[in-house]
Amino acid sequence: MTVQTQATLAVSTVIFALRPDAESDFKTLWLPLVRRTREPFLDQWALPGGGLPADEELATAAARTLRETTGLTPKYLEQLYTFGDPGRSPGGRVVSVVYWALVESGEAALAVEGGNVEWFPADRLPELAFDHNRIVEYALWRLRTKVEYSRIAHAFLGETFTLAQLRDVHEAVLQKPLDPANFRRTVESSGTVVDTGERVAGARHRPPRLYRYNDSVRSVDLGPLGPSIG
Amino acid sequence: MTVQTQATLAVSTVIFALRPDAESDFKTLWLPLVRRTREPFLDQWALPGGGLPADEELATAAARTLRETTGLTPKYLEQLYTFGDPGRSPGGRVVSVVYWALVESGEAALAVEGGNVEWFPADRLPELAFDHNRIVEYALWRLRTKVEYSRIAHAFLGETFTLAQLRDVHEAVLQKPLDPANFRRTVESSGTVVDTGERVAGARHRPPRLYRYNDSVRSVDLGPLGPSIG
DNA sequence: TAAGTAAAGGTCAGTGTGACTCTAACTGGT
DNA sequence: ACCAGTTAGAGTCACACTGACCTTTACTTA
Repeated sequence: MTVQTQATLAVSTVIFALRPDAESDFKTLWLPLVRRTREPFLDQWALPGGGLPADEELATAAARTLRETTGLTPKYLEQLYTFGDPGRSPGGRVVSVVYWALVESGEAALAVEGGNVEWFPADRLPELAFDHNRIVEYALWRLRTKVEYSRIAHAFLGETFTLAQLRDVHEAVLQKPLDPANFRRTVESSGTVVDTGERVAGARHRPPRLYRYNDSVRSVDLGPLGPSIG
Repeated sequence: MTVQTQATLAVSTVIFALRPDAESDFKTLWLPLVRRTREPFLDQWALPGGGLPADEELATAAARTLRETTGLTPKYLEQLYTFGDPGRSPGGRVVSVVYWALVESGEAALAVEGGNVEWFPADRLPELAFDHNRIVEYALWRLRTKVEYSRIAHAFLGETFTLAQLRDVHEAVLQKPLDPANFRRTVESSGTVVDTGERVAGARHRPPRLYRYNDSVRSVDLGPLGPSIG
C-alpha cells in the first residue's frame, strides 16, 4: 500500500584519479567511464552506477556499483547532487542520486580497464549518455571550489606522502603552480598533516620528510552523515 | 517495463524566516512545521513536503508542496541533500530529496499559521517526525557556513533595504554582533549591492541610503541548475 | 535650540599571503 | 674524493585584508 511514483531511482558516481598528462604541465584529473550495453544510449560512455536495491543505503549502493563495474574502491565518497528532471532520460523517468569520489593513484591503476571501462581526462570528455556531461562538470566545480579541498587532497595519495606529492595534488586540481615554500608554510601551520619522522630514501637530493594525514582534525563539510568510506 | 525499486520518492523543504526573539539579542531563524495527519508519527511536527508526482521537476514539487501546506513562496530555493537510509521511515522505505529555502519576513507573516502549521525557532525545536531534526540541523549548518551567504542574505529582505537591515540579517544568521563600519566597508567593496540613490525618510536620525541587490553579480554555489526560484 | 541617535567616513595595528632569496643536504658523475 | 646539480626547507619583505576604534555628519524629537 505504498505510494508508487513512476520514477526509477538510480545511483551514479563521478570518481576522480590523478594521472600524468602530456597536454598539461601538471597531472590532471581522470575519471573512468562505462560503455552502455543497452538502450537508451547504447554504446555511449556513461558514469558507473545502477538501480537502487530496496534495502541498500544510498552511499553503499554507489560504492558497490562502482566496485562491480570498475573494480575501484574509493578513499573518499560524498553525495554530490540529485538529478531528477523529467525527460533527462528517454523512456521512463529516472531520478539519480549522484556521488562523487576520489581514489588514490595506486588503486586507480588496478581498475579493470579495457573492454567496457576506460579512463578519460576530465576536461576532454566525449559526449556522454543522459546528462552526464553536466554532472561531471558540476563534480569538477565542486572539487575545485570545495573550501575543504585541502583536507581531502590526501585521498589521492597513499598512507604517507611528501609535501611535494601533496603539492602535486593541489597543483593538479587547481591547474596552476604553487610556491613550494609558501605551500609548506600553509600546510604545516594548518595542522592537517603530521610529520612521521621518517624520510624518503634513495632520492637524488636531500631526502624529504614523510607526512601522514592528521585524523584528529576533522573536516566539517561532509554532509550530514560524514564521508561514507574511510 | 521500467525497473521498480520499492522506495517511495518524496520531497521536503526546510524554509527559514527571520523573527525577533525574546531569548536572543538578535533576530533568530524560525521555520514552519506541519502537524502530521496520518501514521506514521501521527500528530507530530514534520517538515512540509509530499510525494513526487510522475512528471514534476524536483524543485518545482518542493515549492508546490510548500505553498500548498504553508502558503509560503520562497525567494530562494536550493537542493540540500537526499536522505535515503532504509529504516528512516517505519513502513516502506522513503527516499527524500530535501530542499532548503529562505523567505522574506513580510511574506512569512502571510503564512497560513494556526491549525496544522506553526512556526518554531530553529534552535529550539520539538522532537520531529522521521529524521527531520537531523535534517534541520544540517540545513542550519549549511546556511551558516555557506561561503556565499552574503549573497543570499537579501533573500530575507524586500526589494530594497538599508545596510542596517542587511547587517541585521547577518547578525541573526551568525548570532554575533558585527561592526557597522566594517560591515559597510566589506559590503560596499564586494559589489553585491547597489545604491538606489534614495534614502529612508522619517527616521529619528540621519536618513540611511536604500540599496538594491546587484543581480549582475551572480553567486556561483547554486548547484548545477542555479536557484530554482528567483 | 540642544540633546540624542545612527549613518558614514576615516585611522591604525595585527594577520595572512604571494613573491622571492638563501642555505642545507643529498646523489651521481668525473 | 670532489664537484655539479637538485630539491628540501627556512627565512625575509611588501601588500592586502580585517577587527577595533574614533570622528564627523545629518537628521528627529523634546
